[in-house]
Amino acid sequence: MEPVDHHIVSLVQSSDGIKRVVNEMDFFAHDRSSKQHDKADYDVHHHHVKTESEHHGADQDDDVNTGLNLLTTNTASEKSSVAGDGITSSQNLKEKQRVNQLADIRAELDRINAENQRLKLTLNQVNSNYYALQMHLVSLTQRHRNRIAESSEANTQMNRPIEEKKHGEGMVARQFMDLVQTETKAEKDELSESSSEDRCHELSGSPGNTIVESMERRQKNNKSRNQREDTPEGLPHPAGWLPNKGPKFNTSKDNEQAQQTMAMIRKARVSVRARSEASMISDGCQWRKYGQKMAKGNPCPRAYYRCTMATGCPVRKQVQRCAEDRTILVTTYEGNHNHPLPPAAMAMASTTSAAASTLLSGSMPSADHGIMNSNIVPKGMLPGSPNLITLSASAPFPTVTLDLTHPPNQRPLHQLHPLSPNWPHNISRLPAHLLGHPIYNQSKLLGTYLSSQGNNELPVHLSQNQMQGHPMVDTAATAAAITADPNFTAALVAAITSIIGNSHRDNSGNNNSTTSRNTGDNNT
DNA sequence: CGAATTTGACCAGCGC
DNA sequence: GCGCTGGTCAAATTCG
Repeated sequence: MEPVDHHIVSLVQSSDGIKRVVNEMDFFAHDRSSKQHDKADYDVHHHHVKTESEHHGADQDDDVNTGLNLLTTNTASEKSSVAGDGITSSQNLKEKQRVNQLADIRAELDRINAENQRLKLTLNQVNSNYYALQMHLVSLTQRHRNRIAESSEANTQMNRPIEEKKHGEGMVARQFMDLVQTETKAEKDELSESSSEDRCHELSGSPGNTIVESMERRQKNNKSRNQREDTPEGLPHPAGWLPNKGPKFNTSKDNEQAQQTMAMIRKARVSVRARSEASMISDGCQWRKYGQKMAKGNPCPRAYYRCTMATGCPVRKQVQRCAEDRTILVTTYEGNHNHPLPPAAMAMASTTSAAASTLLSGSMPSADHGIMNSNIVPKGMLPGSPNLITLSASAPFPTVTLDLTHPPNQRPLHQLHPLSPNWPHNISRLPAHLLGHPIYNQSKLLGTYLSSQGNNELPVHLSQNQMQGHPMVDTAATAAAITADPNFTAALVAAITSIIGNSHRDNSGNNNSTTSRNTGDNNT
């Protein structure tokens, strides 16, 4: 082997600018000479083998020997002694060998890619299985908790003093929690009685199929911009929800309270804290800046964006750097998209979904408290975890805050988080247009998801032309956090695979096939 | 030249 | 009622 290596190095030295490539080829060729897997690089290895055998005096192939003699002559010592014809044929041979080596490296790359795909598929399947089990466990925990909450809720409702209404923030939070729990429960009840087909139909309908969106549409038709934030008065109940699904809100007073709560929930916000040098974190959506203001208590300006991925999309977000640590970018989302989301946006949306799902898990014993800037994740579930998800009712509307500034390895594995493998598992099963930011949507999809565990996979409605991100923002923070998570790659593969697979299946009219196993055609 | 951004003006809510 | 603040609008400006 030594003469061969030396020959290649000489070839490199006589050919400017390709040193690295040939060295790599030499590496692969060496590796390949022992394996001899691909037919494509047979010629090169054949030459190498012949060279070896020739140096051992075993074989005497004329064609090969001619070339090798020239090459070895060139590389041995006296380049200057070679005649002009010899130089020409030597160059031809070099060219031929270079082509062969290029073919070699291409074949090797193909083989590595194929193997990489196989490994990804395997990992994806393992992840899918693991997180299916994990979510099933969460589901069981959730049901158990709901049963406990139901019994205690009745007593609490009966004994709640009227003056509690004076505690505005506490009431806001309480209403929010009540509605969220009611809705989750109602969804689960309904879904437990409905067929999987109905379930899919309900969840995969037109983008405006949520109650919040319905109310928003009516508000848009009837009210001016300054009345957007008002309580939607006189609105008929969304079909099949308030009057039918639960014991609450069945009186006029309760309806009013429900409507107020709905307006509040519609204004519920999800705030994401992430470290980034860029002016915005990449969330996959397209945003148009429509304003900038200096906010009190923060020297950094607050920028206002609205989603421009669809005309009339009500989603807005505020971006502002943290006053204490300006490397932290705080992005606050409000509203829900009236259009399907691209995968990148789904990742961010699933972030909020995860936060909301935590919020909705029924583990909010202190929901009556005015300000809940403590970790709302049950301590028992997350021993020693940082304050990743917080719920604050100190603002006029409930705000879920996701703190992505902590290193991922400080988070428990099961903590709901976009960078956790939970998120692709979730989004691979949830309709994309439900992955907006409003808490209501998240409550709905969480309840639906939990109810659907073990039964059906929900389709993702994404078309190929919606799979594009946008290059307008830097993804440093997101990428840094993401790449630090060893589970991300497999999770991302699972998510994209599921999305693409469902997109294909949707196009073919099959909406009910599984998603997590569809990993064979991800050629992105 | 159209789209995106900037920026001052305007409006509503809230506290005093 | 007044001032402060947050949020939005829209004309002006910049950018690709």
